[in-house]
Amino acid sequence: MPNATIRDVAREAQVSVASVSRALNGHERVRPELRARVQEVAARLGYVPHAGARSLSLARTSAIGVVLPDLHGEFYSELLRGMDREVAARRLALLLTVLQDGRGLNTLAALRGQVDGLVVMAPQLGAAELRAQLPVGLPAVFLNCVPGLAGAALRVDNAAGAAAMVNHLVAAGARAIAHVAGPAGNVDAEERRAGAIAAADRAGVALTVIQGDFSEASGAAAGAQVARGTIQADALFAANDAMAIGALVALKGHGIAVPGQVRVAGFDDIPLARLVTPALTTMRVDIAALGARAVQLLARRIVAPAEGLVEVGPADAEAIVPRLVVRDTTTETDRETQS
Amino acid sequence: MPNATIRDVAREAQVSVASVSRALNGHERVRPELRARVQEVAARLGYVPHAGARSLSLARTSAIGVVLPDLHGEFYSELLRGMDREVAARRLALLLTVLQDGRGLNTLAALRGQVDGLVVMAPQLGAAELRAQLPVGLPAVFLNCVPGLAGAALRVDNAAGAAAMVNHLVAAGARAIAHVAGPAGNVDAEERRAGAIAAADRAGVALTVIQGDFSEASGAAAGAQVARGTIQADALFAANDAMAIGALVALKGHGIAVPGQVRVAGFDDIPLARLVTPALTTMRVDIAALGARAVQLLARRIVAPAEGLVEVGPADAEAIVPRLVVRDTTTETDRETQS
DNA sequence: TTGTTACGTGTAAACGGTTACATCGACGGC
DNA sequence: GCCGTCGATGTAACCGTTTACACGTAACAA
Repeated sequence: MPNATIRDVAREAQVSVASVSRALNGHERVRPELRARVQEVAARLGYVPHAGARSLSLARTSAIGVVLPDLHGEFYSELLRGMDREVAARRLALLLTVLQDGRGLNTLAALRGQVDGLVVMAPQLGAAELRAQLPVGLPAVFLNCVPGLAGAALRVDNAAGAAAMVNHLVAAGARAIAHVAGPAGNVDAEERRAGAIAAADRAGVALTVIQGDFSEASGAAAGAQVARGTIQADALFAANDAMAIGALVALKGHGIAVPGQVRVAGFDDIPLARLVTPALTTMRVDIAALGARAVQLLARRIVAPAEGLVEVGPADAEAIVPRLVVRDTTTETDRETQS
Repeated sequence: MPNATIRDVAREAQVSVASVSRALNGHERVRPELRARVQEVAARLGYVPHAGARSLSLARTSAIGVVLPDLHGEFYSELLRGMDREVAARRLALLLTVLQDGRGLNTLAALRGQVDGLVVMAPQLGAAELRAQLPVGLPAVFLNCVPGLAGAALRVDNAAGAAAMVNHLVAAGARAIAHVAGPAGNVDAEERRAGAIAAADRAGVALTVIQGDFSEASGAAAGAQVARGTIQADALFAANDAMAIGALVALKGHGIAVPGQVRVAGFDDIPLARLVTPALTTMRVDIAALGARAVQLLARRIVAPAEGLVEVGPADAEAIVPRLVVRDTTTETDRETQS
């Protein structure tokens, strides 16, 4: 007793399969009465078109693939949330693929025929590796990947964000900044580091880079170094919030006043940032908007696959600029828990 | 220049399409030499089987649908992470669908033919609504849904968890517990409330229920009531961590010592729980394991669709038991920030 | 030699849709 | 009354796989 097919509906409604297809897909040349009858029968039999068969005829799958690095934290929730918002409006589905380590080499290629396009986020992959894995001829939007790939690029303007934060710290009185960087080879991490260094140079303040890996633990280690004076700094700017929070806890644990003795800042504005004590100053990235925009761009590329429009060119390399969110770890006001 | 098809490979390798199919799918009756030639040609042409066509022939899609309520926070990241772990090992894909408000009524039905099975999480939906929307004949695993649906049920053992927490509070010296409940109609909330009440009865301690809605604000309101003495209690057990943290902040704001005067406990062990001061005692739910287990169960149901095995019966209604995580809000030791 | 068996390969029929084209009737202009 | 047109519907080909079945060949036993 498998599912009803279009032929079952046709037989039951005493029409041809072509008419059923036309009636259900809203074609014009269909007598209203016949359309109504077909719809009634389809509903009665619980008929739902077979997605595979449809994609075979139409050469469209109505699904877009999302390729993400190993999933952690709210970042991905937010991204998926934003993507889902756009996807639902377009009656598309999201096919999720996590790309990690060994597996995934042919995983990506296997998506061909299963999706109409790809949103790829792979900050840890180089252009060559990525190009090698990607199915050719599939529209793609790249989130925070190395530049120069064939497809639309959408990125967070990490350098500008880091610079804005350095400027804020300087304005708040910092003269020696410790920057806790993310893992080497990660594009986001590199850009934030470069942006911070450049801004510190321009502002004429010292900046020391401490190597981290985006984990809270590595942030704590960096915080400990600053607390013990191994590294001299009156401000600690971490490349993401997780490390900033790790550092914050470590500093407090060592009895350092924040922001009194050391100002602390992060990047991303994860929900947790506003809840720690003192609340963390950070750069907010509207992650949901990033995801939504990626889907918009991809959808545009799918409807106009080989479009040569000039207008598409510039729009294809957008950057989302993060916004500075000032909280208590960098400002003297609103203090309550200092000893 | 569309993608190469099996016929292209067959022509190029000078064999029939059947042989190509057999060679690539690892059938036995294929001469090794021919298999090698086919593989070489397939690789050269960049041939990847069309997923739609395959699903049409095989009546299998190699994808499973995940239906989730509106995405927020790390909970969903963790769930997806756990699911992905299992899914990748089985070479399946995850098709994500967010079920919210109006839309989704036919969204679910449309999944038929697009996935081999469904993992459904819909704590806000009743059995009738859910049954109405679900495609019939599709294997499904329900996460924390109302009981009595046709399919495997996997739940968090909320009642046992709440009971464990009540017992812990009593062991820590509590004699009058205030339970801040979650929103009415939410299955998790109801079960936690019932479990707490039953355990308090057994232990012979008083338990007052305060209505909350899982929000930090409602927790704060409850905390204020306890602080002002409107409700007499020496322990406050919230149905989730967000409310517990709200209560914690409110209690501290009213100058109540935690855990000195009032012990505080939550549920879920969100990452924030360990970072607030004092660190929150809570019940940890291994969410990734929940997701992974759901996929395992579903995979089993897919390979054995109409299996009548007795063994499947009991395994079909599993519960994941949360684990007690004792931190500083319920134990006198390790205190440092009390006035 | 001939019949049987086993094995490798090809042929063609599904799977469930969409749609170009053919068909058929009604209608209006001449 | 005939023909051209147009609109509604049916027929059948096609999308790319898998696989039951047929077929040819070679090895082997009788």
